Amino acid sequence: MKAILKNINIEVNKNLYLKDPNSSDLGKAIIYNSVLLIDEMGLEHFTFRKLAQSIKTTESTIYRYFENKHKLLTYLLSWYFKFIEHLVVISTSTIDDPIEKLSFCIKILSRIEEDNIQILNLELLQKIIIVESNKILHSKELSKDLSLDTFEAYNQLCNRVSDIIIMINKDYKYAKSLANILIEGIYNQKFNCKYNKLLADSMNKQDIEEFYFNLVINNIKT
Amino acid sequence: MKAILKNINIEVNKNLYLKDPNSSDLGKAIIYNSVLLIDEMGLEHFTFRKLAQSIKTTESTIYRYFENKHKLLTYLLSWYFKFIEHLVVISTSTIDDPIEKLSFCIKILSRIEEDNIQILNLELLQKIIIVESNKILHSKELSKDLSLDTFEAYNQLCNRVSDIIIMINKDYKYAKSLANILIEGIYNQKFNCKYNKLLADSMNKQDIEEFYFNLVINNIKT
Amino acid sequence: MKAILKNINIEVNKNLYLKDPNSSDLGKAIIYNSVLLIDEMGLEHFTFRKLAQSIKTTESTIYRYFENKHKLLTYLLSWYFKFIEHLVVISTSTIDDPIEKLSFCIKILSRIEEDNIQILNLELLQKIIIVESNKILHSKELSKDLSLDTFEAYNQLCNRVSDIIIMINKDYKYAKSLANILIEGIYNQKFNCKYNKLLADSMNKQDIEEFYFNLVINNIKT
Amino acid sequence: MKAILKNINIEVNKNLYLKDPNSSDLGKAIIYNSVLLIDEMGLEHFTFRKLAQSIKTTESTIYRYFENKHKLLTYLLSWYFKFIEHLVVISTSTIDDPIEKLSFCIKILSRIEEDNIQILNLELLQKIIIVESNKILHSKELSKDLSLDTFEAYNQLCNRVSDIIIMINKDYKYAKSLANILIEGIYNQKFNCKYNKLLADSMNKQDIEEFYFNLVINNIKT
DNA sequence: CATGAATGAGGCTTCATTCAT
DNA sequence: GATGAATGAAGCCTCATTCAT
Repeated sequence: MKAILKNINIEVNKNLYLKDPNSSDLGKAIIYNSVLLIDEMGLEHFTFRKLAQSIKTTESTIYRYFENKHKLLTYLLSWYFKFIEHLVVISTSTIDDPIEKLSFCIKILSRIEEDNIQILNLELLQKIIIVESNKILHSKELSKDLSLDTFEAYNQLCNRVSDIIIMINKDYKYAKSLANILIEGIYNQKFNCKYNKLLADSMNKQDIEEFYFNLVINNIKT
Repeated sequence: MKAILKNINIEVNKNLYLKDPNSSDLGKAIIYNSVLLIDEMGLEHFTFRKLAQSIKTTESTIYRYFENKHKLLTYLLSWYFKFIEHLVVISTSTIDDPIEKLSFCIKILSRIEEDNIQILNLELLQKIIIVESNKILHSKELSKDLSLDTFEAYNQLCNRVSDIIIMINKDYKYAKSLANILIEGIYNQKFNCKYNKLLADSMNKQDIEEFYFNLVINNIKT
Repeated sequence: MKAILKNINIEVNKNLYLKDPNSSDLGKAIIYNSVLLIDEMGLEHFTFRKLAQSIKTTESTIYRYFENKHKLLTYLLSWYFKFIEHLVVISTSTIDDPIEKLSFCIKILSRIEEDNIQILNLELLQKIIIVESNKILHSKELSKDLSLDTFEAYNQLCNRVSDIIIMINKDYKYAKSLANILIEGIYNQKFNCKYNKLLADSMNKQDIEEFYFNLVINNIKT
Repeated sequence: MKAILKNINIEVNKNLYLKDPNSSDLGKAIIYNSVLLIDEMGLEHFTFRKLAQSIKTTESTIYRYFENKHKLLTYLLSWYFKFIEHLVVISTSTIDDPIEKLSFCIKILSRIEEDNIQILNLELLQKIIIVESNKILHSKELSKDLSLDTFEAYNQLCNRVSDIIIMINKDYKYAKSLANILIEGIYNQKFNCKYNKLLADSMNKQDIEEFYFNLVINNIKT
């Protein structure tokens, strides 16, 4: 998988940044450290000032890259969903059997954070997304355009999964909803297994994958 | 159902408030309007100042009821989850068949917001919970005790549903996780059907209830 | 000494209180606890609200005794200086030899806090006075009248000591200043020995008494 | 003496400020005006808001220089004690006779406020210190580190004076305490002569200097 | 182009006091 | 006479952003 990751270059909507954070070390530091800080203190308490201090630069410098913290956040989320969608597409494109496709897709969703790519800490970003995603997808903060941008990335991901479901059973009516449940469910499950043990039955990665695989299969086979 | 609601009196942890908001009209206005405002502007932008303005009182007056906005929020969430749990318990207690219990329970979860009780707008509160719940359950703001309080209320609700699942199939291993998926799923689904139509297949209330009923049954019957 | 204390009844300027704190248990609790709280948190952070909480009453109740915190404070200080002056007068009135008078007077100043009388904790009150007295004696907070009241009490105490000095050497020109140095010095010394060990040479009570006795004698004998 | 002052550059602990107030006109105005305001209204009523108004800037600007009013205050005090210590050291370093050293040192302590250096009003700062020093040295507001910083500056000053006393009589046991009395005494005396005439015998500067010189000499000669 | 300084608005919270019962 | 509720002002501090160099 790592080999794949090396070659991926995610294109995020250019309206989200003023200067491409990938174009400089400082930009990369902004991305990397915002993930750390948002995880650490929550979105509400994350500010450009604190980010600036943590990477030993000034607020104004960060403003050269992102207009405000919500655009930065939208950038992160867009990037994340596009990244996973890309991964799902690439990884399953060579598989013919739709059931195997599904199985592999679930594996990716469930194990994605194990890969650490340089630009940011995937595991923390995923944690942020779990905690903040609903908020962001339905946010009143973002201009419709931007919020749509993140939404679109997430929606695309759902579509990919939904497509696989339909390949298995082309008559299934609720593929999109099921895809949505699957994605949110896996994330929540992983999160709960780690941070809210009481809320989840004890499962390891493989159990989770089987559980969700069965959840889908049992429903669409009917 | 309304008859039942009239008789319910939810007890929330007394550490969450300084003065019981139910003990005065002002207190009730605080509760009622915070739900409106949080929905309107999001938790992050909700402040006691704005709340005070909207009910034509002063910040300090609100501080006589709640120590800070996070305690107010925790109050709302605790109240909500306790309220639903209560409803689930009462409504299903007279049903013997576990499958019918499940079916009725799903109905409650899916239709609860239709009842409007005086003190607050259930539908909006539910919307807030969908959007902000992850954020709140894992908040860094709250002392562990308080966050546990909300968590406990939610956990109890999951336990009730999980108990019903186990009544249907006492060997099923992942009842708690499934309960969790069911609750979160129903909420999300309703939300998406209303606000994010793209993310969900078109379903009406009854479709949702059937869908989730099948989701559970198909899995635990195996 | 305790026998003496029992019979002392200090009269404080009646303008300082609205209702005599000695006239009720609540009043006594106000006095007793304000000393504890001011010591604990400093005058600046001491408020009627906190005092009310600590004695489980309400702010308005305290307002029935004292118009504001500065009058309460002035009450405490006035009381304290009058109390010591009284003690000095009574204790030395039966001594004829002025040098012995001085010696005994120093002993009182240096050991006064050892006696605990019911109404308040003398040791803590003294600590407060050391930390806050300059501030209060020269305060811009108090109406001139009230500040004068405390000042007058302190001044009277200085006069008593100064009188003794003059008895020893009636030609000594700076008796008042020396009395002032003596009183402030003893207090500071005790305080430093306890809380700022670096600032003072290690001395026990007896050393301090001897030191100050010599300080006075060596100067006025010249 | 003025010639000396011009060349003195006092180094204050860098943790006390965020931005060196000496590095800008605004910074200097902050220092200068805080002294005026604290004197005018007392430390308790001195706020950054009022300071900002008096120098026609905003609170946030002041926060760029000092984290809070207590750090600003600590800065002033540290600066002051370091300044005087410096002065004592420099001025007495060329004198060989310890008695003359003492005499000169007392002169400095008693006349220091006559010099007005640009950055602040020494006389007022000294007044503040007299009124607020005990309060500050034993403040509960400051972290131990910072309060130690001021304390250390004062302690160093005492050490310098104490050293001179020991030069005069190397067997004298209470040099530190005597130094402490001397410094506090001179300050108090000056203050009383000016603002509390009743508390002090009428003395001019020269009288004060003689009085304290004798106070020391008479005690240590024994 | 990059950076440090500045700033107005607003966040959260407590204060001191008054009012009504 | 005692108490609980209410409130406007202010305290302390941070935010998001703009300006000037």
